[in-house]
Amino acid sequence: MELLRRPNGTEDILPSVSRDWQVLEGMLRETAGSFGFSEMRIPTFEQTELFERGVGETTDVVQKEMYAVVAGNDRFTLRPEGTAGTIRAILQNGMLNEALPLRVYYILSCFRHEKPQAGRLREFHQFGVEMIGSPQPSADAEVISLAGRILERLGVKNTQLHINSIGCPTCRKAYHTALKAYFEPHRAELCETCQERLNKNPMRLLDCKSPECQAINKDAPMITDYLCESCSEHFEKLKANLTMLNIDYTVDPKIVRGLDYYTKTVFEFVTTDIGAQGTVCGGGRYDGLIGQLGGPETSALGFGMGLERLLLTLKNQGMTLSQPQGCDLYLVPMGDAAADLCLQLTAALRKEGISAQTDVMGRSLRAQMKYADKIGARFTAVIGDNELEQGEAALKNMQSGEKLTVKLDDSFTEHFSAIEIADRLSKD
RNA sequence: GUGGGUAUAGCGUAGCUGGUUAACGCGUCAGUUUGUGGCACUGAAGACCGUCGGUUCGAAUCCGACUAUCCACCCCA
Repeated sequence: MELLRRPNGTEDILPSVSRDWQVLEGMLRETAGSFGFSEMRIPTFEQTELFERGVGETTDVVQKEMYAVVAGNDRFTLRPEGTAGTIRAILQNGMLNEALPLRVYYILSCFRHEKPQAGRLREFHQFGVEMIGSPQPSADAEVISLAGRILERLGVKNTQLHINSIGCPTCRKAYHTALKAYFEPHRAELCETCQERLNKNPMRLLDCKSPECQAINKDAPMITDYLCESCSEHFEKLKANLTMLNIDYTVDPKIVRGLDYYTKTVFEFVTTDIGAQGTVCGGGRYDGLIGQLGGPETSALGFGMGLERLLLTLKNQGMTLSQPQGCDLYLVPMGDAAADLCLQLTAALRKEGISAQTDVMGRSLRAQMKYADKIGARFTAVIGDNELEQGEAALKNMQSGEKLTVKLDDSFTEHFSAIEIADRLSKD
């Protein structure tokens, strides 16, 4: 029988790393909570049209990276990102009638049919945040500061915050015209994709990494010079707020998000420690999206964080989030009667929150001791005929080798607890 | 979608100027005399050498295709 393989671009999260995920997720929840955000959970798939309208029909994500789900005559799509579905759920459940601003977060998996590489998977996990209802720059500052706080708490090093404003539809129109006017004379010198972009979305030209295009980009007009009064004020105020909050940033006129819904503020946290896909967090304001999805015109913004990228960054920086599972006490039975008692004792220990194990392999004493050592048991106790007769057993501290005698009666758990706590304290 | 690299036991590797039972380290399991782990020693299990086809008397070793994987472009988290 041939073994079936996991689909390309997906990952199995094995016990050796699942604890990192648990710690990471716990920390995300806690930090988001401290900023007043509550969790939302939405379906893994949505009507395809939601993404076409929300993310934008001309985007790469929608045009060539979506996983279609066909069931009977219905057409759905596995979510390629979290914002569209979250906004849909907010509208469908009338949540805009709740106290504004709405602050929600989610931890979910996203699906994009791209070619996998370092930091890029076909199923990846995202922590995302949406803050709905405020057009104020202070809202932008709050959201960015949440992202920054998370990175800080995780101990991620070498990340940089890049911000930009891509304006509202009004100022963007003027900017497009200016860009076209600038690039048109250079058309022949541009790379092929950029010649395309010049027609469709000139802002994308700024992103290009090909040396020829970058040389031309250098002197291209900057969006920041074309922002309308209100967008420009918004951006200035945001920068002032960030400075006030001691959040370092660099204005990077070249950030252009690839999702259509962004307006005004866009930002990303970038690292150089994980290869080419260095964006660990990306987000921005999307004042037009809710209207586009059929809701009332409402200001909003948010960000997404790639959890695999976060974990990869930490790993490459030599950081660890979690310790292995471990075991407080391993009971070594010798003989059937002892085995029964050990089974009962482990059950009793666990009720008190102690992680306990005993033999389920029928192994020899020596083999059991080796096993206890391998799983990192902090204490062991051999229980055989002698112990059963005397009604007490020697508790061995695996690190120091020290032994203590404990009675094998109802007080066992209690006594072990005391010894275990004492041991823990002596190490601090 | 486009380029380039790689593909040998669970993991990490050697072998790759073609020639009998594919090697090593780690890990796993058992044991080193009868009741105590870490070290050391002994032994065992575990690989149709990614798949298919070609060249050849003969291929892990040469060639091709496919698949997977990695890196980069693109795009994004």
